[in-house]
Amino acid sequence: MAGFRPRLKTTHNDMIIPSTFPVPGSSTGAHTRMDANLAEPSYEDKVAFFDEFDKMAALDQLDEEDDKLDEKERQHRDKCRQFFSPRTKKPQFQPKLPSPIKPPPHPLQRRTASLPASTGVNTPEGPRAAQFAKSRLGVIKDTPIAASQTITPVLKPTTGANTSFIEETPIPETARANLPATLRRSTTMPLPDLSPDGGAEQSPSASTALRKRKRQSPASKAIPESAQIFKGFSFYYIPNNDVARTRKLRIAKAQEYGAQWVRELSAASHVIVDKHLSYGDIEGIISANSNSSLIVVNEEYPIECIWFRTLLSPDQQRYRVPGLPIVKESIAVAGEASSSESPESEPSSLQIKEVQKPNTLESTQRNEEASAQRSSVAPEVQTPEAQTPQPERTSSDELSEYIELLNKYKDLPLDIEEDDSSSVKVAPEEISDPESASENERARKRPVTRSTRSAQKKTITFEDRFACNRGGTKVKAGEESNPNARTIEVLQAMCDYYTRINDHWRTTAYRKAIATLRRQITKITTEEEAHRLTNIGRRLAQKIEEIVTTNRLRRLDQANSEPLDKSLEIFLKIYGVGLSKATKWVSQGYRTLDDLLQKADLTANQRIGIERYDDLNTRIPRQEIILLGEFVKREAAILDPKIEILIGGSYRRGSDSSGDIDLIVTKPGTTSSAELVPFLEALLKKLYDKKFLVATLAALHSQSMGSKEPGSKWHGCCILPGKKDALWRRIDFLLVPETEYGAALIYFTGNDIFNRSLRLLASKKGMRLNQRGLYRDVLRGKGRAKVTEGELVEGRDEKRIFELLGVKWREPKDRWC
DNA sequence: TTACAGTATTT
DNA sequence: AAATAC
DNA sequence: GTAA
Repeated sequence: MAGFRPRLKTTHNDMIIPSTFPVPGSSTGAHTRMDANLAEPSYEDKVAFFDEFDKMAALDQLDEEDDKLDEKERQHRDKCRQFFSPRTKKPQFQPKLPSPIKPPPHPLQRRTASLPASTGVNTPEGPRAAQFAKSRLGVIKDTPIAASQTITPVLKPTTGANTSFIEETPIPETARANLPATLRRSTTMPLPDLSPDGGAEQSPSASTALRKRKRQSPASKAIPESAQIFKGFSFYYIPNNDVARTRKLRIAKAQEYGAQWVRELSAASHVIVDKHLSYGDIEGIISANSNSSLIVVNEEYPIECIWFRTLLSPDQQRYRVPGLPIVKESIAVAGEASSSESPESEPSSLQIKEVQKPNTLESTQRNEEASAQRSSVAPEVQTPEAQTPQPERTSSDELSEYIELLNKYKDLPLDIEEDDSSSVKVAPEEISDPESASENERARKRPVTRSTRSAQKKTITFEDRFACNRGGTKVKAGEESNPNARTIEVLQAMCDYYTRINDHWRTTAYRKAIATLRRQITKITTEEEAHRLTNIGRRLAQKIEEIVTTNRLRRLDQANSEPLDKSLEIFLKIYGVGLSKATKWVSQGYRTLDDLLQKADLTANQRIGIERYDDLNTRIPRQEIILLGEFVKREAAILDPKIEILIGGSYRRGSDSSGDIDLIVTKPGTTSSAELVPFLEALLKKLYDKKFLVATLAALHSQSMGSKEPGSKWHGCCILPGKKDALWRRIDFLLVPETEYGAALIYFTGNDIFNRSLRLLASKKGMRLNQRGLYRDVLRGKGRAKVTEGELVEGRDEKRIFELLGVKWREPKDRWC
């Protein structure tokens, strides 16, 4: 996977490197940093951590811990370390570099603008160039270098992964690649400095260095209020005393971070169980307490929370007390999943990526054969006992497992002793979607996948690459919150951010990822687990893991604190204003809508968009959509009773509110939209007279002039007549002849991702889908550029189109992707 | 490195 | 032809 | 952003 790494350009293709700052990509700088971080920091850091108390106690404990420090824990630690890289440690050369070209590109332009930074705002570029610039610039988006560096970035291909150092680490990927695999992560970043000495002290180390550290008085500075991560919590320890030295230490430390040490279990919010105890040992103590919200964790939990200065998720496997019954939703869901196997329970979807099958188009027949197989396979898959015993999984091939571990620790089955939910979760969809062509593949592959190892390469069938083949329902109202609710929430925030920023592709990528996450039955906790899901790649998987283990996402914090251009954000929401115009205005110094009204030259539509800015950016309640729709239908029926009007858009998908109201106008017997034009004109006139319509944004006019057809769509604004202060609403009419009704329905029902995936699928199958119909034998040239119109195969019947595409029928309400 | 849907309307 | 919208 |  080749990638591009941004470089700062000078004439000889070297970088401009301020001597005082280490620069990613600079071999010297990078290696220097790396060397400092290379040493496994565990001892040093742990000692730093305990230093204020008792060095020897710490050492003792460390020795003790060292024995049981298996690779798994090491991973976790590295993981967390990565998440908590102090951003301040990043090289800050940004302000130092002179910018020969100004103004610097707007942050948004860096991502999506069609105008490369150096070309200036008004230089139009071809779409290709724009795309080109965009994808490159997108890569360097958040880099300080890129931000201020308006020097034309020279993008040099490298063999490493392409972007990660920008976002995640100061160490260039290329440099990291040279490290032993097991160390790569740990080099990512130094630990947060917890010791009073601060970060300067915390770097290199050997156990010798550590033993030299001077003892410090415990009377260290108080932990600032903000760092009191345990504030409001009360810990009950088992055993609940501080006779043991290390436990005393831990208790004291927890107290320092705001925890209260309670002697009564009933008063506790957390139970911290000594690591030598299992649930059986403490059962008597705990079960006496009826407090169900009690959090039971092992002694590692508080330590690591402090370590990373945040509240980690207590329900992680590594904090679990051995033998503790799992009383979380995950198990409940899993159980429910394995029992509810209604063969057609709807949103069926596959979540496991599978090997691509080149052509599954006419695979419908293979269903029977596959289902036979499936029946023999599925039960095995679903039997919890089948895969629970982990020793078996590993014992068979322990050596290679271990070797692999050394080379690629990610492959270690982290959740090995986890409950079986992870294996069960795939089953329900398998049974639930017997008709899907891709089902066959799944049934076949799974056993193989399963028997080998958890770390399978991500695979997916041809069919399954298309969202239209998967489920997707509106966020089920009142539905028990998804196990991944928090993850989804955070990712949605990221998605919103990219929407604000007008980063089309990232926005849709996030939407897709969220959709697949939403379909998961179990909680996705590890990067590997996440990565196996469709539309979740390496970077999102990492983010997911970060969210799960730290309950937040640094990238989001960063995004939200970014001084994003408020003005641009505002302008982009004006009807008729896109990135191009908004950027231009901002660069001209306009900052508010008033500025625009007074100084900018606006098109008619833009003026409406500004004057009714708030109205048009307010969502329309479903109830009002109904009222508006009824009003139109009534008038239409008067004009021509044979006319049929249907409300499409998100309304048809069952949304509680919509951004606009979409009306599909048709009439039996019509074969072209032109036949409906006279009617619509009459209707519009009447609606204007009735004070229903208040503005026209796009009429059914010139379809690029000179052409024949009058056009088929009308955009405008309407209000609910009679009502005072009624908000202006966006309303669209689409004229559809009966012969194209099905295709139009698909088009106007959406959602957009569903439509696009449908169209993409069509095009891959040599067909073409648009609002008029499904065409076949479309010749396509370079890329997939259309050469031939193709022959219309179906337009009238929505379901037929699904069939012809080989897509299982979905009700409109299930078209949220 | 490229594609990521395909079209209608305005400017 | 580009920008914008759906 | 992901996937090919």
